[in-house]
Amino acid sequence: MNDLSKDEAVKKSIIEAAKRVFQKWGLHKTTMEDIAHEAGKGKSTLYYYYKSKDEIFEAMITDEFSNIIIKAKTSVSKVSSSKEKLKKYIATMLTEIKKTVSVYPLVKGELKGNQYIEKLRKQLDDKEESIIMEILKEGFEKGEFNFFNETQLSKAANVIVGTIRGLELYLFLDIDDNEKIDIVTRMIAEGI
Amino acid sequence: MNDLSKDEAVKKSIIEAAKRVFQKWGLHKTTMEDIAHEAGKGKSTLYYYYKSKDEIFEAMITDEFSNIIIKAKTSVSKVSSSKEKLKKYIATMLTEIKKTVSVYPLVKGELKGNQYIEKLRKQLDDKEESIIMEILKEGFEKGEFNFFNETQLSKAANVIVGTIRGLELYLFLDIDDNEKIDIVTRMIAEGI
DNA sequence: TTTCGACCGAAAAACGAAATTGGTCTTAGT
DNA sequence: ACTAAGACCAATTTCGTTTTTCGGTCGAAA
Repeated sequence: MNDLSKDEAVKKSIIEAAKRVFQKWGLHKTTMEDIAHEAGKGKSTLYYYYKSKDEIFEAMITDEFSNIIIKAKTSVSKVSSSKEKLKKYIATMLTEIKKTVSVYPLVKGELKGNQYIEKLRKQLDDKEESIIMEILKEGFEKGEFNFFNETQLSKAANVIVGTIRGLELYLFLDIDDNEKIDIVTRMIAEGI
Repeated sequence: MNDLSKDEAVKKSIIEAAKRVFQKWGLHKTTMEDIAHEAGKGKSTLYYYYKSKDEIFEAMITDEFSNIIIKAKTSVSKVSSSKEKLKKYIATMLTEIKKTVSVYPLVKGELKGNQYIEKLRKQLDDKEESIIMEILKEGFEKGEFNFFNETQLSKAANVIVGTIRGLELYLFLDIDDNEKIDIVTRMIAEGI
């Protein structure tokens, strides 16, 4: 194990520790010392690896999000038509995001009105939009989605992200969502 | 003008005054005396007509919402197919809600975590759901929406409300939404 | 290179006092 | 009888101040 990978391993262990304490205490109530203690390090050691608490938080959000994206891409790769890909993508994102967010109940309520969190959110939105964009573009070229002209594709992707974000919020309220998720995906892909 | 209608006229004038001050000061910063003064009445007179500040707030939200619903129903009535009705409904709601909410910038940020506001919101959601339900049912019976069985209709209506709520939040962020609204409605009604 | 304890200043919590404010009640004019 | 208003109360909020906490830095040591 060379220095670089060891460095990466420590960073990883820190964000894994951070995940555990953020799950328990939320963003504001966890201190750097909480994270340090959970990671078995001194507080200032954290600053050797990350330059701020925000950076740690961002790293752990990004990590969770990446895991979800990986799942989505996996399930997307299992189907062939673009329409099916889109449906799989949306269904996976809705279920997985809900699952992940439910593990951070306190954090969920702390994401409003924060400057850099807005930026982070926008970043994730953009990532998601580009993935959807890929699917749409492919389907458009194959003639599967026959009524967008090419310039509308990116707006359509944007709208789909908005729909997913909205449903995330809304679906968190109730329980019997499996059938609803099915309805959502069918609706978006094939219309009412 | 008999007593009953005069009573209604005063109540109306009170909520019109309430609208103006809520627009300027938001929910928490406007006092009952602000409303009373704006309405040209004494504070306790308000309590003769409404039994609490919450009730006034609720009345004015309901009033604004009703106005939006009226506009939506009007534009829905101008088209004949159920698919077109659904598109008109969604487009009108999205544009009108955005327009109305933008007049109450402070109130917008004050609606979180409040017990009775959640109830009120749910009430409006239900109202909206029932309108969509009507459209869906009619279209289903006419065979326009061919792939829901009847029991799924209410879930579909619920999902559509969720989509609208989500897009309300999301679309408030940007400006060039006319084309996006078009994309949304086409997507929901006819699929990608 | 990596870790840590000691330290700093800014931000936030704690807290008690004072001012507001939602709501009631009695009174008065019509 | 009906409508309106001012005085009043209790509860919440606000405010000014003190105290504590916490994110972040630094120098030393392993």
